[in-house]
Amino acid sequence: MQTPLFLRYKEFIESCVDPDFREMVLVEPPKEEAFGDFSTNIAMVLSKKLRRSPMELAEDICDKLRKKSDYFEKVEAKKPGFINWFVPRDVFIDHIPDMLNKDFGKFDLGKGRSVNIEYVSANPTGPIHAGHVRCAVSGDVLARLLDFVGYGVTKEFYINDAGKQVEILARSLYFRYLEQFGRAEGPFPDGGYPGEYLVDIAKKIVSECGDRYTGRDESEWLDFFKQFAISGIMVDIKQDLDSLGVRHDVFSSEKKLIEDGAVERVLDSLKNNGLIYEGILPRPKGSDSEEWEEHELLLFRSTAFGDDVDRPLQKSDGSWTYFASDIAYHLDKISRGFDEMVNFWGADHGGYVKRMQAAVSALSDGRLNLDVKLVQLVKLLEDGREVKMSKRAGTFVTAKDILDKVDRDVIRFIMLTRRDDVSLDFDFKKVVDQSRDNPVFYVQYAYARSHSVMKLFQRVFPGKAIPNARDANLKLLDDGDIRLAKIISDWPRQVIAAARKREPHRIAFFLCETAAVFHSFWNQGKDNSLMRFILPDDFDKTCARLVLLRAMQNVVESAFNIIGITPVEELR
RNA sequence: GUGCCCGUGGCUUAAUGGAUAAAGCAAUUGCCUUCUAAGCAGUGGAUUGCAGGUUCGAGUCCUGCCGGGCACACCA
Repeated sequence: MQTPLFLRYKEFIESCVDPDFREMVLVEPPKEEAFGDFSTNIAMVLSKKLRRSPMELAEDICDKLRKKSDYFEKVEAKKPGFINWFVPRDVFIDHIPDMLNKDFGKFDLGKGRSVNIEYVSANPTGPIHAGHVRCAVSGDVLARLLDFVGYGVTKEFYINDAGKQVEILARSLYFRYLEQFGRAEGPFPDGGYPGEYLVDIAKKIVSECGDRYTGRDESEWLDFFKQFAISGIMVDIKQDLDSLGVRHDVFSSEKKLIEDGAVERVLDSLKNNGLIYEGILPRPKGSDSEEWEEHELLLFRSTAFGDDVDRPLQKSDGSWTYFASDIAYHLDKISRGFDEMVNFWGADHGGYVKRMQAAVSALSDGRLNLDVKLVQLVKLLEDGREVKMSKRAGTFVTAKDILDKVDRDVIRFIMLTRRDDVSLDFDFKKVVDQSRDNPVFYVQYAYARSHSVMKLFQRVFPGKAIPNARDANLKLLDDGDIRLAKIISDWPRQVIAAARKREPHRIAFFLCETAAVFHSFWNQGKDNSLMRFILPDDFDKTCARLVLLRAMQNVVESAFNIIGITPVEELR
């Protein structure tokens, strides 16, 4: 694994500074291309400690860097105290072969640390929808990204297969079951799940068990219907995820945790720490709290960890709240020894973040942070008009509906065209559009074009193999070529930034930028035939350029691999 | 009422606390005898919601407002 170019410079700059300040020292490309290839803020960081003006300090440092002329060219101090420099041409050209390496961009950021990423974790009471798809993609891409940078990643799905909702689900299913025999009585269960999918599952029960459960008391069928409903729905959920290319390593069941007594165990240990007590919750403020009655409840002291109120663990009927089993679940994750934990939740779970972080903090003695990524809503648009989601009106758009209409790769990419904490429009028309508006197409087009160059090469130079870095004389590359090479060489820095900040969307944005530079380069060949990749009269330079192109393909392939989509060599 | 997220050209967004805030769409002007014009190059368009604060430096961090979204159960 090669150390990326920018890191070599960063390490050098950092080595000039006290360890305490290394965090603050940056090495990155300057805003203005003309300023140089890299820039550092080291003078500004140190000016306070050394009590010298940043510019003065910068000048001094520049003098020192200039002495290392084999690595620093045109070193200059600029306005507030930035130090800019160029990478000597030879150094950069020597770096190009690294960019053809399959592992280019890989960097051991994780150093073998293990991270658990929990995402989707949809309630198994119905099919998953657009919001889940976004969580699925973000979580999955972060998993691939962290894996790429040296973490041991476990992708996890938590199944909420316990509690009252499951009973309601089972009753809804039973109603559908009776319907199959024309024996459903009364209205559909209050607050039940009216979706068609339960009809399908009911039919399956009929074909497997006949009318065995008709006319029986609830106690005789409830468990069976619970189990049948959940496993049926989980099959569908897994299938949808699979069509999206999302595959979890671990599925954890809430029901199983409860049956194993994990909740009692975790509460015992919290009790020993004085974090659990019997108490009365304050009346919830806000609109309609008329039904509110005071109850003495078992509470978790989440306020000790920054939550707004303490949270109930046990219902008055003695069963555990969702929160209680979720605490047990997170202890389970902690005890599996993960170094880091990330959860992807829909934005509607925002109110749940503090208490869960409080619990994790308590359970791990503050050793672990639970990083919760809240993923904002997806607004589905059809011809610019919002598709309102309503279960009752039957305008509920499921993940499967989306997957039926739109290619998997397109969905994955589009879901990354926004930061997670901004809501995202998904326009069925636009996402399949083939134009500059559509980033998926734009990037695929760049990749396809690069392949058409390879094909042309073989027509123009019959019998010649596509050159690799060793065959080509890269010194022949000119400034225009180097510009394309520069964006490609930025890939490792982008990977590290995306992984550090846990922001998978950065990969997609980087691809768009790379594609733009490529398209721009391509078009220069229209005005100036010397700027084309294929130069029939100059085999050597053609080879050098093709090496660059292969570097771009390599980076695009790598980035696509992290996003989990396949580059296409030809568009139709 | 309380908590969380968001507020950036007309629209959709980007930007580890860094330099003159960056793209696309829309508007507008050019470029097909050409390795794919499904593209490229240009022009106009911004007091980063408002007011303070922190510091060498704030779209970014803090405080208070304003506006939009989400959530505020013994549901999961």
